[in-house]
Amino acid sequence: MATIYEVSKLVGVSVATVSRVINGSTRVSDKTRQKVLSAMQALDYKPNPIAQSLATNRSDCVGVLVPEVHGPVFGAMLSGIEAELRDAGKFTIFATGHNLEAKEREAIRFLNTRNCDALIMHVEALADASIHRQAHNGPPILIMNRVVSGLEDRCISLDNEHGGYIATNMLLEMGHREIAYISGPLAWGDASDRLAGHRRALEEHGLELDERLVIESNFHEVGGSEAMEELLRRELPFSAVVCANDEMAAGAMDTLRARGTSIPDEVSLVGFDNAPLSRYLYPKLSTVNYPITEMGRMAAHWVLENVYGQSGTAIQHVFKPSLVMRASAGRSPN
Amino acid sequence: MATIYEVSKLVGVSVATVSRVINGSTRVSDKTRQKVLSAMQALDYKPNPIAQSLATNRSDCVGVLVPEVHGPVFGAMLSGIEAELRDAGKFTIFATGHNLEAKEREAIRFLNTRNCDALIMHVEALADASIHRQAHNGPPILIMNRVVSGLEDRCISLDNEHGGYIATNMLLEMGHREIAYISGPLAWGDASDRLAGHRRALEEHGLELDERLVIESNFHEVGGSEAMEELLRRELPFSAVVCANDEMAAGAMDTLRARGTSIPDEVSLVGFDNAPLSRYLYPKLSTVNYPITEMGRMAAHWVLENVYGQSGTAIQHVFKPSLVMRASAGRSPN
DNA sequence: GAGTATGATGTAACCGCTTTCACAGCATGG
DNA sequence: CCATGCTGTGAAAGCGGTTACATCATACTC
Repeated sequence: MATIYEVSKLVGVSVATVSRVINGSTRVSDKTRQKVLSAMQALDYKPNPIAQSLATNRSDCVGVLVPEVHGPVFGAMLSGIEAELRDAGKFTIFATGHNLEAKEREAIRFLNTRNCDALIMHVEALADASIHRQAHNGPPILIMNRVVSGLEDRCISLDNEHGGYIATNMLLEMGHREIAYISGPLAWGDASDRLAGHRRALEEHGLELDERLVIESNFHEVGGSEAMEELLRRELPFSAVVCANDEMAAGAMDTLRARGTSIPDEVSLVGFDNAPLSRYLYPKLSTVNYPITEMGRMAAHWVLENVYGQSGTAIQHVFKPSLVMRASAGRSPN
Repeated sequence: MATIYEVSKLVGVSVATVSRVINGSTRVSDKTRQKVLSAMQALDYKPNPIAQSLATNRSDCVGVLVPEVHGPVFGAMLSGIEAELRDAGKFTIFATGHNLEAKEREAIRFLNTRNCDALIMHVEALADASIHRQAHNGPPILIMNRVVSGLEDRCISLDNEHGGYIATNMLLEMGHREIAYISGPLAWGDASDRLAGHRRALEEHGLELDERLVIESNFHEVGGSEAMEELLRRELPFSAVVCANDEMAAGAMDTLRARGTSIPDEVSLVGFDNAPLSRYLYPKLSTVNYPITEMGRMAAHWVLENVYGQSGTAIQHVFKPSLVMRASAGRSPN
């Protein structure tokens, strides 16, 4: 690989001048610039990014910390992030935290050693205090799907309350009155916000939330199945069920089908996330769209703007989910 | 951040000695080593990886090129790669090629500028010649899901022929004789290999492949739907359908259900990949397992062994798929 | 025409680490 | 007792860039 020295020798200028051409920062006479550029071309010269990093203390790398790489949500998020950063010539390095505090902490340390210029992180286990610490000591960070107080301008999140609201509201407008709810772990902000939206929708329709129709589960398919079984065991009437994510809805659907319950004729079902699986279920699942790819893109934009100084679009910190109507929800049979 | 100089000053030795301690390569007296180590601890010193890279001409980064980041197959593959590399303290940088030659080429260039120590790539559009060129000029490469002649020891792939074979064989053993086949684009090696396996299974049972029962499609859900429609239009009898991937099987299932055909009572359906969606379909899809996460891990192992000189497990270049029996396939009704 | 601002370029230090080479000190063998 | 061979360590030259500062023409001002 050619170095900057060979270029400078070929042209007969100093390396400083070549560097100036590369970076386009200071003025260089047009004639010199042209000569340098063609020499660079002739030698197929590419600046060594490692050396540049060392000299500038920037790495052009953005670290991304997600719970998992695969899966509909994180995969889509990574996809959005990578696309944007790549367009801007930045590198995406990722690490997984598995929603475990120790792992998340270790992953951050790992990414820090790489001198990332910024960190985009989706962490669940890490406490706010740790995030604050990281925000003040390390490189700039952007937090996904979580609002950390005091760092609101560093967060990009979904309006989960609104999502919960529109799901239930839709069912109410279809005539349902007895609506069960299968929730995620209420210790997590997204789960409790979604439930809050559900409650608000009910209240706006003059109904009160019946705690007995709410089951706290774990966002997993099996959890959804079990939650539905528990619900049936309680022998309370309901004509619709809102599930706090699509996976639990899939589990709930399985259980209902095993009982021979017809969806949506006897029970309507609504999910949350609009994960790919929601289209594969039968009947296809009505759900709340989670624009995670766009949110990933937005995170990348934030970094490009705030770390690399590229002017861009305005940053949207809170995204509104929207309803996706499919076959699993219909009018109330009553 | 503390530098190696501060450590050396604190201990009263030269930076060379500190470096020796860091790298553990040359002998250092125990006493000195201990002093250096505790000084490093006291200063919370971490070697700057960028500087190390510049000096050693290694980046500790492995580039991964995939068509897409999300999706069941690539997400799972990335997951396996990241887990292994991370354990070894290596960084994973990824880029997407979207199966377009120009994009793949550009992504490789992009990763090359980062001085990756190795490239793991899953490319479809790039011609063998280009891959050979890259293999000889750039950093070591490992090719996923494709066998490039002359570079077999650099490839990790699935025995697609075997996969096609076991799928059809299972149906034959269940008494099916008229088996339709919805294929992926036959220009792609994996698609044609799967079909070849299908053909071999038939032949081993004394049957000949009926070309009219084979439809070439595109590996997508809609394609599967349309292929099934075309198949039905041909009005040939068949009691089972093998689809070359799960997505097409999902589409085919939709079409059959729309016609009121019962699965598996009237028609058995088998997919390929064992993607998550296969479990969400109704009835749950019997399919051929594609151990993509393990293959990703293996790719990482190859890199660790051949590039970083870590001794490890033996490298398995060809993986055997296996059958996953679920509800969508049953005995022939005849 | 002297003084001065301005633009283009060169010089050299520096980023933080690795590694070759030299050398001192000490044990060993004849 | 001297030649020899190890061991442990230091000095210094890179790795390939960036950039503060110096320098030198040149153009402009009065």
